[in-house]
Amino acid sequence: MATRSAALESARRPRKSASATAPSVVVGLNAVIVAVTDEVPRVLTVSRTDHALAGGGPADALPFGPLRPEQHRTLERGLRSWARQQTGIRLGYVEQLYTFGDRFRDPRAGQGGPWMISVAYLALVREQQLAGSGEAHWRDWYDYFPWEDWRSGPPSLISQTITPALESWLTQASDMPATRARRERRDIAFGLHRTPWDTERTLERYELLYEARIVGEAASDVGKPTPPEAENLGRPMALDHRRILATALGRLRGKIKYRPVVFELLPPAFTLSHLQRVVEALAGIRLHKQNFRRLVERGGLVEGTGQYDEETGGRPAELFAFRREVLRERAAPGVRLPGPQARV
Amino acid sequence: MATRSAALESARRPRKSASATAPSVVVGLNAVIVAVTDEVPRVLTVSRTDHALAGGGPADALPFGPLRPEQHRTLERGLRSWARQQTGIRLGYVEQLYTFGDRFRDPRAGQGGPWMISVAYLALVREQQLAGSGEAHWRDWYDYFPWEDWRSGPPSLISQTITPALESWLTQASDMPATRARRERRDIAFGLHRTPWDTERTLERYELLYEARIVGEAASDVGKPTPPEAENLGRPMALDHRRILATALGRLRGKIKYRPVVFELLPPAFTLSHLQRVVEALAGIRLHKQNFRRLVERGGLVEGTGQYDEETGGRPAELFAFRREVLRERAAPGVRLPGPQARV
DNA sequence: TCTGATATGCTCAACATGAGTATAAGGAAA
DNA sequence: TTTCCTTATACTCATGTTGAGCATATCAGA
Repeated sequence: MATRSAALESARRPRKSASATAPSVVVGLNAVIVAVTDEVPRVLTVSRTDHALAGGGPADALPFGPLRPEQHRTLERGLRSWARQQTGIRLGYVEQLYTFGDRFRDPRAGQGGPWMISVAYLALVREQQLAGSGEAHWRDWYDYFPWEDWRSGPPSLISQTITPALESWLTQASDMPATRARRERRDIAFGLHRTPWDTERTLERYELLYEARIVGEAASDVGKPTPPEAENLGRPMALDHRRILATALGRLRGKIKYRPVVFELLPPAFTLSHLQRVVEALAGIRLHKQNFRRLVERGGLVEGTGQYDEETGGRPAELFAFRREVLRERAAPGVRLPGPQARV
Repeated sequence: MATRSAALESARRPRKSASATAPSVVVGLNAVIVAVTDEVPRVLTVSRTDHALAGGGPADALPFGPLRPEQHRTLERGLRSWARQQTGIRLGYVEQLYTFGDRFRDPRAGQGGPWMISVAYLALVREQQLAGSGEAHWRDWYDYFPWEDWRSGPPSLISQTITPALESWLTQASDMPATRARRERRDIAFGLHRTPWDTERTLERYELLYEARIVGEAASDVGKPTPPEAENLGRPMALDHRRILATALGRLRGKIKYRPVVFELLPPAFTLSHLQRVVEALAGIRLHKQNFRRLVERGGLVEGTGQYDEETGGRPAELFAFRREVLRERAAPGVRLPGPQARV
């Protein structure tokens, strides 16, 4: 108890100059800003030269900035302010994702060194022009996770590169039980051996690839150059940003099923095909069109506006809008994914 | 960009003595440790005298300790170590809940004052003996949220106290649209006006009650004594700990539906009634027995052990065990709640 | 008007769910 | 030892939801 109240006391003692004293803990704020434009889910990145890591060159990074207690009234405000400064975007929907804390604690960070923890946020926006200080770019998030896109069937990357690599990782386990445990993890993560592919296990998959040292960052984090095999395992990112991105992807994939967040990514009026393409882009799978329609329409999630989109190239499609009342009617309104469409 | 790398540089500069310099940001670690014993879900609390708040006396608090970068290798390890010190418990299943950051930023905290952010964790254990430095107690979590327990029908507290109080809060809105918005929030949160009761909206409900100043902390946080009406709105806690607890409750209620976490709260072998009582305790509702049984048994979540519990007071019940293979077979294995049983 | 788009409507079997009734197997009271 | 109360477990059945597909509507352009 003594330790606890002592810490609180010292925390409460006012300081004279905020920026003069070296902070013992730096709190970083990271934003995963997502938009979807015609079939492709995009994430906003800035490019950054990472002194800390081997390999030197500029790497993709998430918009990031340290929390400034003197300026930022809350964590979320701090995040919004950094995002605005670096990308020019005023964020709308924002939710906290996860707080990452093991970073800078691996051997190379030095003993007794400072600690950086990052509070990561997920933001959903409609794609828009960029401005701000950083060189910000929208990027297809499947550039970072090519194995996550199953919209045109199971990616050959999995069977051709990942599975064999994981197979050899299996054999490196210390003993039989450890091998078994690794095999189970692999099968569940990648949907092998009559296990279904679970779209939400994105973080598990990335962490597995990291642990098996298949992915670029696994080498650069210990100061080695990226091995050539890692080339087609997605673009690497600075620090642990790809891990944060994997967390965001998984969270979003889960969330669209029980909360109407997709609509944050769509204009106020949209066709059902448009809605479906956005959901498919996020979930990384194809859906059965007629059933999808039935689900969102009869589920009360959308309502027709009476207006039509003539640009379809076929029969004009009715424009729909999000039906706000659904929030009252159903406990967990979202796009529960109807079974995937058979391979095209 | 400049600001960003400058901050990183300063973070990287090693310090001489960790405890000598006043940290600008203190990172707190909070643990919500949950167990269930015969029908009642319990949370582990320590009692603590809160100098900062009016009202003086000792209040219930969650096990808490500041992150010590010099000692704790990761956030989670830090948390485990504090929990062990204060309660004597070695935590098993632990998951990160949320990072709370607006604390100590309200007017009374002083300008330019230090910042405390808290990273909260949820831990699930089987109830056990307590030890450690703190005066730790297991408490029924419905002591803190009496309106959340619907196991014997809708709590009269809601119709008798909460609804009227919220009604007057409605009328205090600045204009009509604001009133409308408040009414919608209230209806959705508390399942009024043909909106179903959503067991997972625990945080929304607590925050609503806080905003409407119905709950004890709303007064004490601005230095006033707790008004008498707040007496039956649950035990207050120190600081924002009740908010953290509400978050934990909601998260756990959601999670049991799609991940087999309930089994962390049960012994290796249990009867189906036992399992059901634990789920009901968490969800705060009664379930239809036969359907519950069908769900977990045919869903492959459990398997019979061939042994029987003779202590039932009726026909002996078979003992079941968690069936690990379900992790491979189904994407989101959990106790999807079968419809509530009609009021008894 | 025919063809190729896309949108939208409708059907049907399989499966899941809500809400029971019926039967089994203990202990305790009569 | 019979009756009754208790809890466990089995089975039923109407209804709802889902997967999968066929059928029809409405546009553009050949």
